[in-house]
Amino acid sequence: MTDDRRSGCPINLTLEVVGDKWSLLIIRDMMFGNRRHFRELLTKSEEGISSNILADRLKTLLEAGIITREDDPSHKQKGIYSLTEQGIELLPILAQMAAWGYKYLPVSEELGIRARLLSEGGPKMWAEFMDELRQTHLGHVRRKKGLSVGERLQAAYERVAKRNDPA
Amino acid sequence: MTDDRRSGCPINLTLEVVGDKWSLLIIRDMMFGNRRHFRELLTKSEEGISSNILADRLKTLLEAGIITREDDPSHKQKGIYSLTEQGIELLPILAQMAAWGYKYLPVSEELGIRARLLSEGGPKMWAEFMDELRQTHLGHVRRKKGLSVGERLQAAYERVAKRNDPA
DNA sequence: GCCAACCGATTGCAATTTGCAACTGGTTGC
DNA sequence: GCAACCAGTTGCAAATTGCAATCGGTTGGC
Repeated sequence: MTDDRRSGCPINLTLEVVGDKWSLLIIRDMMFGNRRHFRELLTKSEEGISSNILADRLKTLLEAGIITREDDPSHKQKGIYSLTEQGIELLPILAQMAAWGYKYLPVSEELGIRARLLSEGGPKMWAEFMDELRQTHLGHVRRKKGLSVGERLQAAYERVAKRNDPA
Repeated sequence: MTDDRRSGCPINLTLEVVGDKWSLLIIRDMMFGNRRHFRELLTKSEEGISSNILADRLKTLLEAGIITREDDPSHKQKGIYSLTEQGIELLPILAQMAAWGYKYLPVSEELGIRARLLSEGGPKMWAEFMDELRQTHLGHVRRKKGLSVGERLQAAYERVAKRNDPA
């Protein structure tokens, strides 16, 4: 971890932290797929990250203060990774990326549905989702009123996935 | 240019196109610094990109339909790079990155002022700025009423830069 | 017409990063 | 006690990055 920066530009600094091909995908899986353990992130990812890269990125994200790690009381070896407030606030970047990719790139139907809903929901829905993430990752109390944004996104995904693969 | 994708997820696809350390910085310079020639992008960048990387990224961005290149009538060797509509619509991603970096990373004062204004301006200001980019890059007519967003950002930057280095 | 400065790249090469596969040392459940 | 699972680590090859020098051509000044 050398801390020589190319410049003090906020966009550049952000890219130096999360501007690689994997970090934001890990964040995405933590946010939308609720992956919290190493194995979950390793095996349940669409893209198939390898374990050394995952370990390296988790370390980097830890050092950057984007995630935290604590021991899982149910299993001595398991660690639970959580997003920090700083990590949760990466959501708008992911949402904009999802919207742009949905509009211009050959997105698959199952994986695109969440992007569409999130894009249509706009900043208001993002804020709501970030509040839910604060509850699950920072231990804030949950106020419970109907389906959460996370649940709605997941349900929409499963509907499309099941429709396309009714096996 | 192999087109095997890791997954059809919109975020992943977006990262495969612009998820490296340089592409978005080039877009940033085209948007905020109005760099349109190879030399300008090469020498006037804060971070000091090297020429082979720049050439490679410009080629990639061309193939992805994010920028276009046309000959400069004033110089047979010069090319003018322009953003496409698709490229202009990367602005919200850059704006969110700027806002996040401004909030959480050690941004320099000069380079941070634009991020602050852009963040405070919100989606409305982004839309206005994107309209201006359509004018300069896509040749849309300019309706002229007061200072443009680009001019305001530039003026703010120069005020801070001059204050900090009154040489 | 000549030459220096500038133009958009390209090339060779070393250093870094990535990615795969196998493996480690340990824990848990049956 | 043993198979399955856990979070990583290691060795090594391949790909990417980054620097410096260079290329062939264009332009402006004289």
